[in-house]
Amino acid sequence: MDTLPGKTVERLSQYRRRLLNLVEENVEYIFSHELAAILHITAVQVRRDLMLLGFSSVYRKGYPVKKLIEVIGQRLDSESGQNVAIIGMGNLGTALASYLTGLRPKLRIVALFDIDENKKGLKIGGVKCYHVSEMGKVIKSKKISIGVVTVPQTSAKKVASQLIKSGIKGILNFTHIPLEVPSDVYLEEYDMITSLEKVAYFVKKKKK
Amino acid sequence: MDTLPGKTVERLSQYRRRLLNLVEENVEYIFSHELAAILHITAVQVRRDLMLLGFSSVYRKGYPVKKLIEVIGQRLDSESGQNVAIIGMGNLGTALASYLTGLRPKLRIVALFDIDENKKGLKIGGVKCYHVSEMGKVIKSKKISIGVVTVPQTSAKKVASQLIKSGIKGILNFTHIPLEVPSDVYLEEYDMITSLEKVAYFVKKKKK
DNA sequence: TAACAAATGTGAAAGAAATAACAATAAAAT
DNA sequence: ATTTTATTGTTATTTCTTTCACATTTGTTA
Ligand SMILES: NC(=O)c1ccc[n+]([C@@H]2O[C@H](COP(=O)([O-])OP(=O)(O)OC[C@H]3O[C@@H](n4cnc5c(N)ncnc54)[C@H](O)[C@@H]3O)[C@@H](O)[C@H]2O)c1
Ligand SMILES: NC(=O)c1ccc[n+]([C@@H]2O[C@H](COP(=O)([O-])OP(=O)(O)OC[C@H]3O[C@@H](n4cnc5c(N)ncnc54)[C@H](O)[C@@H]3O)[C@@H](O)[C@H]2O)c1
Repeated sequence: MDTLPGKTVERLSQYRRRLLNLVEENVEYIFSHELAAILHITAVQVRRDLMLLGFSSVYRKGYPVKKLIEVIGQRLDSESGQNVAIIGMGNLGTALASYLTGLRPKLRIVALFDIDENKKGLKIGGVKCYHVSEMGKVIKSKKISIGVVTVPQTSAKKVASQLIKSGIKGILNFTHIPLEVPSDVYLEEYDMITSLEKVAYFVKKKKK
Repeated sequence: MDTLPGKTVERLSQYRRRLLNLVEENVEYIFSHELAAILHITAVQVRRDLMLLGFSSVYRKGYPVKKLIEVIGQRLDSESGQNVAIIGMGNLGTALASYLTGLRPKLRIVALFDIDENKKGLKIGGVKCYHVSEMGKVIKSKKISIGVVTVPQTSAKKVASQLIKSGIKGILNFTHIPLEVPSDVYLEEYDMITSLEKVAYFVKKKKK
């Protein structure tokens, strides 16, 4: 089974998120142009992405919502699910922990870490916070494959190398220190100030 | 002066962030390949972006760091700066407020909003929190052009339409409700679960 | 039953972004 | 003074992504 383009993966994630809402509203079928309108993209784009999944519509009814969610899941999720840790329980880490916990059944937040002894034992959304010194041990015993980094800049590199040493295979980095990872680790860097500056730039441009 | 490609804008933001760190470390010049290595992109990519700025290096010394920061600023920032509001002072909004305040001199966080009466008057990083009912008034009097939306999903649409009615020209949306905006408003949607799912997908793929 | 309609799936075309290739430049080495 | 070297700026090429265009499908209408 072929690897999907990164852009398609992003959109599939967004389709699913939106489709889950539609299920709640008892919507059973959706047309490509309806889904497109919701996401501000074109209907062709939607159809092409679904084509890559090999997923077909029911004639004149549209795409069956529940089935589509299932198929997206088969493609994006790993069958047995993946375990995730968040490192750095400050403002952002705490917000993320409570947001992500339970959001996707196949992406389980199973451990939190902090260097602050006072945060040891803390529970957020039922998930326990460990001291960083226990990282290697906990990551192995809980089979954690993904780490979310929300520590201060100064600790980012150290934490990343600890994660890699512990055998993690994917890192989502929220600090603005670019990290170095070996080629068998997938790294995604996200910086909020970049999003904000992008908005600022295009607002400035629109004015003219 | 031409509008830069969105991707270039994103990278310029990242170059600047990194260059600011280098200034602290007293680095005066940087080669395209050095900057590229830091950001995990190619040197050609860097040179091409800087070419679009019409910025040149000093022969065999590289690009002068301070000057480059300045030129990126001239292109990305608006001269007089832009004012930003954050709406929804929950976990994420609070984290963002403290993170963004003071981070970029030309992007001033000047107001926070919440519906909760208890949060009225609260100050984060010296910035005051107002009740949402004052939104129209405050946005106009403080000349706010950008809004960051971190309210619960259920309020996202309402808040967005309030912002638009108040005359805001750019929205950065952190909720996972897709918003509708008129064509003179620039919208950027960012969803953390999409980043995480992308990591998860490529981790799964790498295993094979 | 024939014409029409609504929507899909997809090959081909266009557009955007990244990479390669290389001439130009001037410092450093011989 | 000549050759070598490092690095740039830019054109050309390639690759990736989106959009166009349209034949196809089957329900609906006349
Ligand atoms: N707050 C935001 O909205 C925001 C947005 C974008 C990026 N960031 C970045 O995310 C990071 C965290 O931001 P924050 O506002 O949550 O900061 P914070 O200071 O509130 O939290 C950092 C936490 O990390 C812990 N920590 C420090 N060193 C550690 C280590 N070696 N191992 C484990 N834990 C450690 C600290 O005890 C603290 O709890 C920063 O790098 C920041 O630049 C934050
Ligand atoms: N926490 C995260 O890390 C995270 C990550 C991604 C996305 N999000 C999204 O961001 C949003 C906020 O998340 P959170 O965890 O901070 O939630 P939260 O519940 O902690 O905070 C929401 C805040 O918005 C306020 N609010 C409610 N209605 C409002 C209105 N009409 N006008 C102004 N303020 C209003 C509430 O009083 C509260 O303070 C949610 O939509 C969530 O899905 C959160």
